[in-house]
Amino acid sequence: MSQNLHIYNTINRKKEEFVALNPPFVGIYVCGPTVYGDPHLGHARPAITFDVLFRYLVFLGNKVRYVRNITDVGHLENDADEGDDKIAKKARLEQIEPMEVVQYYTDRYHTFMDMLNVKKPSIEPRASGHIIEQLLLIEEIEKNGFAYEKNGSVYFDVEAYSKKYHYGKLSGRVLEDLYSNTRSLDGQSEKKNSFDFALWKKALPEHIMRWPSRFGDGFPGWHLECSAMSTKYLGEEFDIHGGGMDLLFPHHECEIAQSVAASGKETVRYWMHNNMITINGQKMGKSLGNFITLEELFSGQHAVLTKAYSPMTVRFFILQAHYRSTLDFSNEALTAAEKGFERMIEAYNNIDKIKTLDNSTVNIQDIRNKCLDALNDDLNTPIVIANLFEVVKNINSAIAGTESFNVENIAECKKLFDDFVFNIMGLVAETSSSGNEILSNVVDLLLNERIEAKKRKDFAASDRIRNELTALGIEIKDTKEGFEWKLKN
RNA sequence: GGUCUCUUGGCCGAGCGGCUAGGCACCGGUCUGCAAAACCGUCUACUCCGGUUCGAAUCCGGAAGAGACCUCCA
Repeated sequence: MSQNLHIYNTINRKKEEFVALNPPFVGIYVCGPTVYGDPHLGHARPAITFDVLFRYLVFLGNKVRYVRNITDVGHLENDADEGDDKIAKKARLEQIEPMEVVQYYTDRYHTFMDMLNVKKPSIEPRASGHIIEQLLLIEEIEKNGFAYEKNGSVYFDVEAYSKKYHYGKLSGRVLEDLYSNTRSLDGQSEKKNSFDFALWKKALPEHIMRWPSRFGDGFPGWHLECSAMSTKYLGEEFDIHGGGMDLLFPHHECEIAQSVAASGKETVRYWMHNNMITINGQKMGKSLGNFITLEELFSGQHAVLTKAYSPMTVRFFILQAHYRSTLDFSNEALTAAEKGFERMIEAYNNIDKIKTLDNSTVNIQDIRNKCLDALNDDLNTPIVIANLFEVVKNINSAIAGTESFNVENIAECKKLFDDFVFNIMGLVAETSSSGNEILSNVVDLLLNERIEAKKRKDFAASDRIRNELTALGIEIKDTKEGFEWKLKN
């Protein structure tokens, strides 16, 4: 069943028509967060990108099962498979149970994803809840001769694997290069080759996160969970696997190797990777310490922020760039997004103010088709937004009397916004609440006084009312009928 | 060092060989008592050097700069 959706498949480096394996069912797996720190802007990008994909596939009439995991064990400090588990480290630092760390940051993640209006995935599996599945996967890999045990740890044998399969097909890595490039790392490893990766790590006495296995007490390697859980919930072959570009290598490359080593099958049909958010041209990342948490962003509490930005401003900002482009953070860019989004919502709220005519000078259907084309072209949300601004202009012009809408246009317009802005792109009209009823009445009273003052030509009085209300954060708009106002957030 | 990617107007960002998005800012006009909002208009960019082509921001080659991955990161 063709739906004309084309997506860029990282594994072939080109756009391909999306054809579901078992239509109308679509399976998506996306790498979720490792819950050892507060969610930051970088987490928002894949969450929103794949949320839009999820929403759009549903919009197209598919039955989508969207799996996004929580990594709560096994993610080591560095991928030489040495060092500490990130969560265990945090737990020791704060003198709490690892699962308390996991619970806290999982809740935080959910809170902020809700604020960004990111839909909950169909299934949100945790690595620690799938230890058995991971151990079974190790059995398979070992049985097929692609793993070896050393001192209670089990490693994936990349060399053995690459004799039969192509290791590096996703990332374009060449094994020979890996030999020369990684050999310089410390030689005390248990691994045959430095590019081998852990499937299971022996737990040292001080490790608090540990599970029994026939190799002894230990914990699973980082890449294993995604292979185990995606297979469990989506099958040995499924449609789309997504994640950040930084996970391409080694994480996703290892996932492919593990799955192929275990089942002999290519599990994933379409690989999708979102690009990074940069700040001052540099990747915003945990390790660089230049990240801005979502809490800081929404509250404005960060040295580089000149003000707070609302969740929808952030969502709109992210959607204004294509997901495969880097997106540079700056106050100017955020402010521009904020104003643009406000204007768009304002237009939507004003649709009913249009006085319909018999004739029509606008073509909403044409714009609708352009929006669909844009989404079908690898989820090109910036083009969708550009087209929607055409409609914004149409609406404002119609109110100003320079364009004409007929009755159908009004309905088309509302449908367009409902489908694309709210439903597919998941934006929400943040109603800058007009406070309570008393406030509302008081402001109306003052503004009516102002109209009286204007009638008396007492402009000093009318300007004073306007200026003081403005100073209090109330935005006043004079209209032919009288006035409009709203609280400025 | 290896692999890969990017370089667009004041800023952010589309673009995938001709029709030269969009947002924000700026400037002029309309509206207004004056503003704000809105509308109309102006501003017209593609890092550099070669090449292909009737025609290139878009394709090819080279240079410069930036970034990502090769270590945890979305």
